[in-house]
Amino acid sequence: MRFTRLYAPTTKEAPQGAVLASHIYLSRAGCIAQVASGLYNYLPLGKRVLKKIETIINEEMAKVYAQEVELSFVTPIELWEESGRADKFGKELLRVKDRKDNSFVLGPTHEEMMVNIVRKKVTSYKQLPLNLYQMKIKFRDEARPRFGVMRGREFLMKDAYSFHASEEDLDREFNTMEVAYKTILTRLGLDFRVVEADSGAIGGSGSKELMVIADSGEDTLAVCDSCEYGANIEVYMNLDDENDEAEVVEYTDIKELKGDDNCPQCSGKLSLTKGIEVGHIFKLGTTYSKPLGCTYLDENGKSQDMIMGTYGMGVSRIMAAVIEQHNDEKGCIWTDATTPYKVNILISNIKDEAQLAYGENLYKELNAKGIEVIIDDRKERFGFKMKDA
RNA sequence: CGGGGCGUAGCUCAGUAUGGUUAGAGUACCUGGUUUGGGACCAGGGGGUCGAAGGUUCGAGUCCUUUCGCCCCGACCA
Repeated sequence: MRFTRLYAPTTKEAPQGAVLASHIYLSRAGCIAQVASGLYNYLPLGKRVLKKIETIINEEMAKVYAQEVELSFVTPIELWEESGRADKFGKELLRVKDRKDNSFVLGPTHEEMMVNIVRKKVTSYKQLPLNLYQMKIKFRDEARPRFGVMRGREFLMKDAYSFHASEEDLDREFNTMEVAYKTILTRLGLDFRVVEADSGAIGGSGSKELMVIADSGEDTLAVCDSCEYGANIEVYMNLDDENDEAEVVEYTDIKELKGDDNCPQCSGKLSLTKGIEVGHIFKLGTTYSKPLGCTYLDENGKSQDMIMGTYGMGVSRIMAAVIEQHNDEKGCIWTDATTPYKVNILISNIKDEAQLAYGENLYKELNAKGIEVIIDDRKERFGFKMKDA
């Protein structure tokens, strides 16, 4: 690519009301542009970053036999009524009607849809386990979208769903996915923790969150200094029976925890940190398979509800998390795995023919080697470091 | 959804208290020139339904009413 052909509208000034580094710098670097509250366009540089993240996720998913599918974005509301979530989700679920007045929803998550494509088709224990996922825009009509793409109404999420014939097999898959997710975040160059989490509204028996460590994170984590243990503070407080229920998530309590609490796994010291939730994995059990009638025949020819797991990873949120963790006063510092281009050839003085020729030559060579390169061939002064700064 | 703030040039914002010629700055953009290792300088230029609708007035960016949008704090969600 060459800068003279690149569309990356950079600015010196931050957008109105932006507070987070990722929001400010992604906007200023011309990666994203706001459309409406909680809605963003991804411009060429931002799109390249998203693709990089997607590629790494796809590679790691392939290794664990998860298969990518693409489900329709507009889904019949009937499925949501079947599972009972049409009411539960409430106003976050954006409802639309077609010309024939049929009701649909814009998918905020796809348990129902995924179960729907498996039920009636997968009928035997011999066809299990199965893990299907998709990389797709989700829409949640958040009451208060904020922080740029960190918490938008529309966001890109990779969501996987697994189907099993036993709890043991779900446990195995859950662990496999946890490892895969850790590998993904490591490859992306992120500092993160896996923490015990609340299963919340999605339901199920166990869940873990993948948290990128950043001061701007919305979640507070209790993490062990010596082992890998970590827990979302909400969960941690519930585990700790000794605490008086009346004063649960008070800040004073959190301070108390700082000094004297020990890790429940290795008795090391616990400390508090902030995290950005970029992934959440659940053991669902039969929460969705039962109401939606997703069954199989076991070895004895008996009908059983499938045991399910679900594994979400926020692609667009990861992009923001990278910047939250890696930035300086000049702007975005991409990690090796996420940078839109590996090499930026900056021709200092475009009128100096020797420089220009050298740069162009280098550009050709790197391109031939398949290295992602961009050349700054604009007739400008030195301030085009903007893009990286 | 409760509380607060803001909508004026592509962008960031003055101007509104106390209504009064032609609505401003910076930046960005176009032209010419000087520059060429850290968002240059000089000169000229284009660019506005002052968020929208209604009202008061001789006269509204400014006052009144309604409405839409965006942002922040909280609740909610994950």
